[in-house]
Amino acid sequence: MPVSESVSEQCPDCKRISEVLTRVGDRWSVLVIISLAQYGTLRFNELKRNLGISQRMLSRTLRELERDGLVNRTYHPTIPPKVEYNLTAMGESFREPVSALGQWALENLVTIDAARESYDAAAERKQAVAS
Amino acid sequence: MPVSESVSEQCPDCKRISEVLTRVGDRWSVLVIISLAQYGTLRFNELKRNLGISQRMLSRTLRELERDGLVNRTYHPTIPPKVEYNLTAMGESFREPVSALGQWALENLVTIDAARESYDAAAERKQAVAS
DNA sequence: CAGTATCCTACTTGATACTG
DNA sequence: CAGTATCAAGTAGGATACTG
Repeated sequence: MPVSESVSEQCPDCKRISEVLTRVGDRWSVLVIISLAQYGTLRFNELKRNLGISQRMLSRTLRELERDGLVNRTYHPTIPPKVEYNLTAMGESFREPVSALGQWALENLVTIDAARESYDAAAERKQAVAS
Repeated sequence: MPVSESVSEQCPDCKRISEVLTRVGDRWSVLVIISLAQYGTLRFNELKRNLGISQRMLSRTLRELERDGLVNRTYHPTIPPKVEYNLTAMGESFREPVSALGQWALENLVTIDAARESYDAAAERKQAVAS
C-alpha cells in the first residue's frame, strides 16, 4: 500500500490507525473475531458455514489473524484432522471496541437507510429538473 | 456483494453488522470522520492534504458519507468556490465507537508487529528445515 | 476435515487530465 | 477551489479441483 508524499502534513495518528485498520479492520477479520468471541472455539468448517465465506478467504483470513496474534490455532493430528480456532488475549481485548462498533451499527442501520433514501430522492428530483 | 446461500445458518447479527461495516467501515471513511471530529469543519482540500487521499477517493468517500447522513456538506458559491464539511449528529455519535477502535489500534500496534515478526521467523525456520 | 493451487472476474484505487 | 471523466494496475473474492 504505497502512501503518497503529502502524508507529512497529516494528523499524526491517522497513519498508524489506518495501518491497524487495514490489518484487522476488513470485513472477514471482523466477522471471524465476532464469531469466535461469541462461540469461544470453532473448527474451520464451522466458521465457514457460520459466515458464508469461501474456503480460500477463510484460510487466508485465519492465517493473517494468527500471524497478528489475534487467534490461536490448535491442530489435532487425528484422522480426519481437526483444527480449532479461538481468540488470544489480544483477540479478546479487540472484542470490546468491535462490539461497540457493532452496537452502533445495529442502532443506526435504520437511520442510515432513511438518510440514503432521502438523499437519493433529492438527487432524482435534481436530475428531473436538469432534463 | 453477492452473499452465498449458506448464510441462512449464521449468527443473526453478522449480516447486518457487516452491512454497516462495509458502508462506514472502510479506511477512508473512518479517517475522514476522525479528522472532522478533531477539527470540526474542513474544506475539501484541507481534508485531502490531511489524509493523503486522492481527489477521486475523497470525492467519493464524502459523497457516500453525506448520503448516509454522517457528514454535512455546505457549498459557498463564491469565486473560487468553497465547500465545507462537518459531522452531523449521527456522525458525532459514530465518533465514540470509532475512537475506541482507534485507541485499541494504537495500543496494540507494537504487540501486533511483534507477533508478526515471531510468526514470520517461525515460518522461516520451518522453511529451512523442509529444504 | 482442513486446507492449497489455479484460474478468472469484478471492484477498488491512484494517476492524470479536464471543467465550472 | 472543488470537483468529474477516463484509463491503468492491483487486489479481493468466488469457483473449482486437488492433497494429506
